Amino acid sequence: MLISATGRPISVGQLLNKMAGRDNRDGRDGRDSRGLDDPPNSRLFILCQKGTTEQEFRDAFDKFGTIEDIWIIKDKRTNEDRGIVYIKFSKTSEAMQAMEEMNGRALPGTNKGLKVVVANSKRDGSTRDPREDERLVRLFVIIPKHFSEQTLREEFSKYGDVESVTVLKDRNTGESKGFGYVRYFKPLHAAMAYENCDSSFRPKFAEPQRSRDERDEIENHGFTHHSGAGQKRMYEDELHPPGFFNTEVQAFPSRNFHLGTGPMEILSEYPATNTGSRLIIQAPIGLTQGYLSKLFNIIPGMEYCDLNETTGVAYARYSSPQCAAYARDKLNGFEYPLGSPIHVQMADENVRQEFPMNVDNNNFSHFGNQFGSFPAPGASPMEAIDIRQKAAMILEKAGINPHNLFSFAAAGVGSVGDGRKERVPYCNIPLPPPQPTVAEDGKNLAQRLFIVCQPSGVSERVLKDAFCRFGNLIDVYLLSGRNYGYAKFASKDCAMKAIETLHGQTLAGQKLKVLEAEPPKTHPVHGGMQGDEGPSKKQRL
DNA sequence: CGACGGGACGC
DNA sequence: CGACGGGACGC
Repeated sequence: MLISATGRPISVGQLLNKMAGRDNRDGRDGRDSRGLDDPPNSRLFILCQKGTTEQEFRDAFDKFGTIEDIWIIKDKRTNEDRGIVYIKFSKTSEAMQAMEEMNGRALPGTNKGLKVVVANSKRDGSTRDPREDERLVRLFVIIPKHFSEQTLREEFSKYGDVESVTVLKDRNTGESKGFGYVRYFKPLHAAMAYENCDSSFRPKFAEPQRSRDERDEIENHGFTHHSGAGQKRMYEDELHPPGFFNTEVQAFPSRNFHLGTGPMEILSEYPATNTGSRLIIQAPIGLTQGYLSKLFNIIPGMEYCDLNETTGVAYARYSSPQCAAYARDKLNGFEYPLGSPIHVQMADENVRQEFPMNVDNNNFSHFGNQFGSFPAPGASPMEAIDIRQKAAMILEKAGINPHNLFSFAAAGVGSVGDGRKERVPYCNIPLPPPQPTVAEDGKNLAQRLFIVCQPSGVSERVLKDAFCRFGNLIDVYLLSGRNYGYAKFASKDCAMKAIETLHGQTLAGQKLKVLEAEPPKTHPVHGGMQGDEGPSKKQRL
């Protein structure tokens, strides 16, 4: 169970949505390739002289980058031009540059200066925020613990003039908490940093600091849900009400790439033999057209993706053989539901082609070998994680429930809740049925387990599904990029059952070690009592 | 061998 | 000077 900043449980989807600043109430139906605010601050709101044509806007604005959409507002009844236009760019920096250059300027043949500002999200409507550019100049970043404010400033001065930096520190010890803020003078510079800094900084546009009351208001109406939901069975936890999670996932956040180099340019370097741009796909039965298209649309350049829902066979085409090869390498073997890989191969190859034998099946923690030969500048292991995670998010949204598909057939009808074990597709032995996880409350941690997956990691979904079956699971995770991690239980008995059952078994093809965890390496506590009694019970766990 | 995640600012 | 639509189809 993930815990939000407020100590409430939060689902993976919610967390990712929240981190991406996505609008969970923007009830669009997902046909757009992207949300309106994706990437953030990439859409401009412009006041202009009435009667200006789309072409005139295009001529004036396309030098700043890729325009994804121009929309001139007209009165619904009278069809009268209201002198308002939205222009959506593909990148934040493009929008910032356009804003900087065009605000106040008159278009050729007009005499009215434009007013150009970043558009509010649809939800916020026309409310004018006095802290408007506060949102545009300040980044929240995750930093190594040893980073000083000096180091942080130097690092981010690469992208423009830094006004100030802050590293958050523990109030008592003065140690860095591992994150900070960087404030630029200009929105364009913040955008450059957002797009081009190393992805390990996980940059986000910082929310303006709010008063306590404002924060509480958001807690009550916002993204987090309450502890009661923690009693739900897993997977149900991941199903979202209509409109909740519809913003299309952006596969290639522009920050992964250097300036002036889009995903398509980078993919033009991807190794591909001349086997065409078309893929043939065998998808699990039950997956719908819409979700499969979204899945393959993660990879840039998809032109179409048609599924025969009866047979599960689909064809997809990309704009280049490189894009197609990349899609094949990233998505072939991806398992959904767990244990049901999606098969992807070139549709038109005359010569049989070798496929990577070591397919990185839904393995978010393992940096797959596919990236070893991928020469893209800025390509990082993070991308491998991004793509797999996004794929999992999309397919989880499809609502296919692995238990529905497998438990019935294997465990027999009506055999729920009697303690009998069932076959699960990702594990070599039968396991007890899933049980609810419990929220961590600061006091209920009873036993921690140390987990090693060899030779490489297992997805968090699989881990959770396996470890929740012993009851009273609080959370299980692997350290990012590692093949080891921890499970936290609110009951020692349940934890010991997990060891007994899972130690030495295989999950998603990986051999598992499950041991009682050693006490965590704790930082020296200043000013506390450190007598002979050793750490308290809580510290030992 | 395999040992400690994320992370939101004391307006 | 101030706020939210329409889309389409291919191998």
